[in-house]
Amino acid sequence: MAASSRPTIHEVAKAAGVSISSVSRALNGNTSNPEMVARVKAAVKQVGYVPSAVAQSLKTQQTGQVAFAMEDIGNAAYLAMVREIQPLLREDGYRLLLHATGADVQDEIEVLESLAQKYVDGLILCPIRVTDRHLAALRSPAVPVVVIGQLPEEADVDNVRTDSRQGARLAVEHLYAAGARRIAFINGPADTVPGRLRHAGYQDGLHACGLEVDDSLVEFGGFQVSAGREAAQRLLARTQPDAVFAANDLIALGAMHAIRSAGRSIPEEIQVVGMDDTTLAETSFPPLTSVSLGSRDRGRLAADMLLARLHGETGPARRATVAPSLTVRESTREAAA
Amino acid sequence: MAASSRPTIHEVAKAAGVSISSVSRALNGNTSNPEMVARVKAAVKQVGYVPSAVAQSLKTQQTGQVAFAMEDIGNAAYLAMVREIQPLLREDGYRLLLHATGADVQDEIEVLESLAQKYVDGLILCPIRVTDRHLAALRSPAVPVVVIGQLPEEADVDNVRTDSRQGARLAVEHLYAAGARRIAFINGPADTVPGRLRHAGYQDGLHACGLEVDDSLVEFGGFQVSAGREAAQRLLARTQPDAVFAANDLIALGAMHAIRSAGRSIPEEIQVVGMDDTTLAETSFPPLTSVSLGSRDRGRLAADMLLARLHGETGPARRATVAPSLTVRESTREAAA
DNA sequence: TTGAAAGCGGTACCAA
DNA sequence: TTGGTACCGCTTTCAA
Repeated sequence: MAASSRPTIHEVAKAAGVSISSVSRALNGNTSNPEMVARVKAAVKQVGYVPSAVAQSLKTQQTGQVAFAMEDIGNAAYLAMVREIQPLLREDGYRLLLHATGADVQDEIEVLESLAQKYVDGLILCPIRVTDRHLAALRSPAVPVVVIGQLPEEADVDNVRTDSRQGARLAVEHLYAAGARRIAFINGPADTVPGRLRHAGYQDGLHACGLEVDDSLVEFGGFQVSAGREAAQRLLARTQPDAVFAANDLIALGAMHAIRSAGRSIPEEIQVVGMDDTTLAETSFPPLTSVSLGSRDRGRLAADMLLARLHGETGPARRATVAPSLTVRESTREAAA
Repeated sequence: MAASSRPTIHEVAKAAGVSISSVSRALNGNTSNPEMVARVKAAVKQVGYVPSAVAQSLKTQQTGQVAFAMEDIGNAAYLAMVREIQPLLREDGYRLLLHATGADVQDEIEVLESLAQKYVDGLILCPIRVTDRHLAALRSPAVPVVVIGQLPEEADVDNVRTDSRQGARLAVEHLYAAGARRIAFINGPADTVPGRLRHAGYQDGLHACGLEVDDSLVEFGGFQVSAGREAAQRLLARTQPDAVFAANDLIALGAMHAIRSAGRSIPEEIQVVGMDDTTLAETSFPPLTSVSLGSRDRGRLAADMLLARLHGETGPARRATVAPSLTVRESTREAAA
């Protein structure tokens, strides 16, 4: 079991026959006497000394830790971000803390407010909703914060975003070009920022293509596979679309199940486009055409921004935008020439 | 931007006109004078005080943090564990630190050795390989450690494991019961512990069913979708199986693509079983029968064990084993009665 | 160059 | 009950 108490700098000093100041200096490279360094290093090895991260933190006022807070690490988009962020932080010697808030606004705010405890040096936050309390907490955070997602113009916070509205429009335009005319939309919850933006982009796309907005072609639900399946079932029971744009890949997957169960072929009878371009899209059958919102890029940019602040960068809040792009696979037909 | 310095307990004491000891007591519920509590709370609010986690850690010798180290959070099995572990830790007030070691043995050992820095109160480790250095570092860790995975008998470490060999056998027996006689096996790399165990289990299953071992039915590759597809292509070009057991769900997915591309139907002509029972299995087409190795259960058990230690449990190393189980879906036929 | 000592921001013991 | 004070383990200033 765990040994109860590890040697401290005092043990090293005693073993080396020097003061603790000298030990500290030798270990941190703040001495020019090589003999001293050698003695200290030997003593360190002898007693098996490892500096206490906590004591160092208290003195230096830095924890060497950064937190990443999102709704659910099971969401492929966040997962992609984590996989991008962690190595970057690590390269700089930072450890990564994970907060899964479970879409609970209260939790998100607690994370934000707990920053004052100074257990991390910075935070990357992916809020699903942005409330006034978010903005208040964001006004003067105890440590640098980077937000991934939409933020009101007036918020003075480092921010990485994508244009999911534009992305939704891309999907619709692609389907139109591929011959679809009755393009259905299966959305997530209507009361979320992503939900609203995607819906707006869907309508943008219809307008751009000269198609009528038909509410009977729109369904709402959750962002999961099961929700997608159920929404598609309701949709197919009611009307006859020749294409489905789903607000994310999970919904698209569920919709494809429902479509097949209803005896319709993909893409011959009904084309399908997803969003987020997760690994699910490549591995599904048929492989799913999907709008990429650049999760990896967003993760990388957010990490870069945060590291810049941690390295002492000052100045006004920065903002970066990642453009959406379309990855065409077999769930949609080639665009007509 | 971040305010430079937050109020400390001294500011609170001054504002409340009491000593810092009283503030500490009032805040930690070690006082019975309600008036004092009220005064202190008011002062806390007035100056906007939040205790420093670092200072508390230094004094209490507890960080309130636990680390989880695995190869890659992108791996669905580890992801499932994280999703199980995080809420459990959180319930107990622990924050979760994530170490993705990228299958680098050196990194794993560094994580283990860095425990002496005491930046966490405990660790859950999923090693890919267990070397002597692992075992040495595990001999007297600075904090409690739970290992998820196979460990030598003599290792005195809390340990959660599964029996993937038995799991592979289950898959083969299921396929046999469903009528398959030429059961192919697409494995991952042969030189890994999981690879070896699954192969052994595959052979166990064949023996148990009275089937001949036929090496022309076995393929090796990576643990990814693309590797699964390629291996299946080689297999189908060479021989004619009526079932494929894949060493994980990703391989199975790739194999299903290849099988369909070759014009064979699933499960009518070729049945497919995967392993790990990830969410991919439910969402694939057709939904994939898969052997669950109980990732979620293993995560939960590991968290429980660690929390028990953190709560002061002493005594010899514990060991738990999660039995594999089969989740039958549409990629295999019902067993004949 | 080296050592003594003053903190970093808390907790908890001890005496009043 | 309350306040004074000694730490927790380290870094860094300041004299010697």
